[in-house]
Amino acid sequence: MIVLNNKKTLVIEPKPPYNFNATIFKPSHYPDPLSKYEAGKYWFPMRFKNKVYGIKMESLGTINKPKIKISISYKSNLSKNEMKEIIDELDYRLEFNRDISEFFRRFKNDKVLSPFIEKWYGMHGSCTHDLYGLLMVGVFLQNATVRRTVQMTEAMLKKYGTKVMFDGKEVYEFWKPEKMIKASETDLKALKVGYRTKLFIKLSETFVKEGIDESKLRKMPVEDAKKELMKLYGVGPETARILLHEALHHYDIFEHVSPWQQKIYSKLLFNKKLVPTEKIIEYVNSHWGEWSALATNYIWEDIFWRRKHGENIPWLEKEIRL
DNA sequence: CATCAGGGCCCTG
DNA sequence: CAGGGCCCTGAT
Repeated sequence: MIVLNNKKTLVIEPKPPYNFNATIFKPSHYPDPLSKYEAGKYWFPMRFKNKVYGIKMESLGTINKPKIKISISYKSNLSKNEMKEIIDELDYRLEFNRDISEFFRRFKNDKVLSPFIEKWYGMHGSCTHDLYGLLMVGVFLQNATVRRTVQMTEAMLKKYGTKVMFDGKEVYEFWKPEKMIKASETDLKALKVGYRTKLFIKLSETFVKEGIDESKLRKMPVEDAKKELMKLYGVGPETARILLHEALHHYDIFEHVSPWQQKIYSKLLFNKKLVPTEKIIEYVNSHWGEWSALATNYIWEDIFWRRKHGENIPWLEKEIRL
């Protein structure tokens, strides 16, 4: 367990429009102990350059005049340079300065998208984890229902993760891959992660021994990055999609739809029970081109938001089996 | 009770 | 390219 008692704060002004709540909190995500969210506030741990920090973000502004107070909790010392690097990293992970105005310009009158854009104006993609962390999430999601994913995530974090306490909150950060390499298979299996045991260990070995360079992956064209990710053992089209969209922030790729997503997109886009995935992919790409992933994110998160806020959507409930 | 598919992926034939 | 196996769970 790590307790972080020191704190430095600064205020940043993201490029407008920046919708803090919609960017930070994605209702479609499964509940996890990796962060805490309240309207306008967000806490999460960040392992960065071999140290763990506690990040608190508070929205002080509006969508068109965004302003965020960032507090960095740390253990013993935090240099000016370190602080700058952390802010730069957050800038990438949360898209403080990414210009997505073209998306709004192009689609504000789009027949399908316009209501979603109106409702969620200024929403970006975001991911507080690094590539390795999100990869672990991706593995938890494989071949499992939500309840099982939640259970595996909690069990693994409790045993191998780092509990981080700061600002009166308690959250978990993922283990270092170095630690996972040394984990015993018997111990892992006891956490009921099944075949994923092998994946956790193999993937961690790859990260440590081959030194997967996240910064390099961030700069690659999307298809190249995809090719690299698919080389990872246990990473197929769906896990690669998650990493490309969320950790690497690619809006310009939409070429895989898993079976449960297929049912949901069929309903949302065609109001039909089951449309072939090729049709869905073709539809999305031809309408929204290089903004496909952001466009579908607006539609996707909206329905989950409505569900979370008490709207009864029977056909959706059927697909989100807990 | 047994069987089976799942918010996939790998390997084999 | 199709199909079986992997782990566990809840649905049938």
